[in-house]
Amino acid sequence: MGQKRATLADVARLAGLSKTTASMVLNGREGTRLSAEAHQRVFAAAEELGYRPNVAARSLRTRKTATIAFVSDIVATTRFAGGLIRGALDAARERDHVLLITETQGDAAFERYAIEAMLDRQVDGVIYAAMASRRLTVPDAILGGPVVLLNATSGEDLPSVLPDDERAGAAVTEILLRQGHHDHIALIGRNELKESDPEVSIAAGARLRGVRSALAAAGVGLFAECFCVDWLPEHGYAAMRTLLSRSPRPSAVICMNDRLAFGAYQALGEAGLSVPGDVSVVSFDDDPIAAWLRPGLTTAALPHERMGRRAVEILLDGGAAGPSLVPMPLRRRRSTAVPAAR
Amino acid sequence: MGQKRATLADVARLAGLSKTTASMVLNGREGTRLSAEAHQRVFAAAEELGYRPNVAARSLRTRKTATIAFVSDIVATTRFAGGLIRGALDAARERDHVLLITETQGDAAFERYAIEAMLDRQVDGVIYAAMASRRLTVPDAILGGPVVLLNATSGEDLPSVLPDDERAGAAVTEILLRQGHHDHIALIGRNELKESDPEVSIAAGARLRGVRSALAAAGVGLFAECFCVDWLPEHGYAAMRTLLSRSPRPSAVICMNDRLAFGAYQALGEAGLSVPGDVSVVSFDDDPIAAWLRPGLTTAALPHERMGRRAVEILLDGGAAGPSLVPMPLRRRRSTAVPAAR
DNA sequence: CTGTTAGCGCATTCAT
DNA sequence: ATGAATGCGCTAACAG
Repeated sequence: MGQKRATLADVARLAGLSKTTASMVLNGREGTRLSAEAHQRVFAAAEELGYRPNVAARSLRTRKTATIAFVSDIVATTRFAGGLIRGALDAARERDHVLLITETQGDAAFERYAIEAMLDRQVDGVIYAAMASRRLTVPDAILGGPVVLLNATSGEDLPSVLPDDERAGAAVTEILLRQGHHDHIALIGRNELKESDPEVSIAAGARLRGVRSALAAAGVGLFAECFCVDWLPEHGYAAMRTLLSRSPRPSAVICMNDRLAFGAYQALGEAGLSVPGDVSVVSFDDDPIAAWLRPGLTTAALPHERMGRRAVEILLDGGAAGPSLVPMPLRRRRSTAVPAAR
Repeated sequence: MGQKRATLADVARLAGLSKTTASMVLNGREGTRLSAEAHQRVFAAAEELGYRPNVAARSLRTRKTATIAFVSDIVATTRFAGGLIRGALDAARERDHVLLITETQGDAAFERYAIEAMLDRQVDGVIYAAMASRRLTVPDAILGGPVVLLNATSGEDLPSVLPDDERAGAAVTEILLRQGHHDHIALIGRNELKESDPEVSIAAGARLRGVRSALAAAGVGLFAECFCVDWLPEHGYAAMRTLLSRSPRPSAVICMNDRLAFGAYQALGEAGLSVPGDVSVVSFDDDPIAAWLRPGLTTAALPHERMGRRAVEILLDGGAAGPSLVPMPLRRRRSTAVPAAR
């Protein structure tokens, strides 16, 4: 692309100075003071020629590329985790860096290939991201340089950024408690596998702990718990139906994510029950659908954008090893109310 | 990253040959025949050292970087257009290329900055993508090299990739027609602005044309048309309610996208009407929500992944100027049925 | 058929 | 305070 770009030599020649001088001026080297006139001349020449340094040449010399690799299992194409990329993109731009994005699709061969491709391009660091927050094993190849884990942790003590699911679990539960719900709060989305295996999910366990601790603090327990093989609308639908088939019915339900909540809404609607009149619903994620539901769903938002930002901040500006928790803001909509008189 | 990598010189030395020979062997140059033994030695040495070429050095020389810029207004972070990136990523990988992704967020200053950052990195070409298919003006800066427009067209005669919305419009309508719907088919989502200004949308006009032509071929017209200021669930909801407030009600409705259809489902549900028993619904996009609805929504899918692939194919393998239409596959679910007896 | 030589554009010693 | 020379790792003329 870009046919004939001016080189540093061109600028120096036009300014009537040496390449060294031009280079120093343009890079604003501190150590040595150049005459004010030299500055003028160099800048003027650079301006006139529309000079832009050749990054390849520079990095050959400096071994820095102002490029960071963003490798993920599948996050890049996932509908609501695009926020991770946007946040990273923003923070990178603010620091004059650029993102090389790849997806491994969970395939080990792809991953190896992707990582080598990044390394060949001398990236300054890598952000290793997972779609669903979980623990993963980091390929040795990238341990040679700066790495930060995004939406994931690992056995090694690497810096990582994660949403604060546990606190969100408590927060969401407290909303219900404060509105007067007590011993008729049900939970949809228990899942042994997700809760016990950090390589599958770390959100599930954390959310559950948060919910339980808030409940315990209020001196109550869960009224009912529905297990779901996965967190999709159909599972929320089925869970809500079983909940409704029993009596008494819960006054409120906490869904482990918004898709489950969507399914719950569907079951409630079919049963002729209203949210929040008959049952209150709260959830996690702030999937776009949460705002589209009628009434809007109160949920704890996954702070994707902030997380993406944070990852590059830690990578570039430095940061402590270990996990860094990003708070999940509450999106309060109209899906909760005081329990109906019974 | 990657501390000390072996260089070509190292490989040559270990093989006891010259750098030239090593380079030629490794690059499989055709012109000149190297001895089979030289091959062996070079490969063995490269293998032993774990040699990988330094891309920066190579591109300094060849002016190729095996990197393509993916610049979009906002697509990168948009929930269901991630498919565009995934497709591009896949096709790029197959060709040993890598993607430098940026987002301009519709801001001219960001855009200029982003494009310069890409050009500084000597990208081999750029894919210029829009979130919603529309016509846009391409910055001069990137016209110096290969460009392909993704989900967009421009005044210049550049290669571009677009979904075939018009054919989808006809296809979706024909489903209804074939099931026996005739003069009671309503349309939700008319929008003068989207239809008339290609810089806002090209999908709206195309879909509408498709619907009308299919209807005309069957000798019927639209039973009703609802205008919507935007294509969000709330607008679909409102439109459906007005449709329902009149008598007779439509036997089927075509929604301009899935979010509108979602709103229509909500209104239908509240009115105690069933899909497809009372009214059939078809739509466009295949938003994830289409599969989550009960019953699943029949819709014409935006072929994001194929489009992303196509864009890099055209960019790298060459392709004709002008628009290239990608078919929108029908996702047949359970939202249509023969019209109820009336 | 193989090796020598010369840059690509830049940052950086080391002289001046 | 400025400039000439060197080399980052690689490929491509050009000799041998």
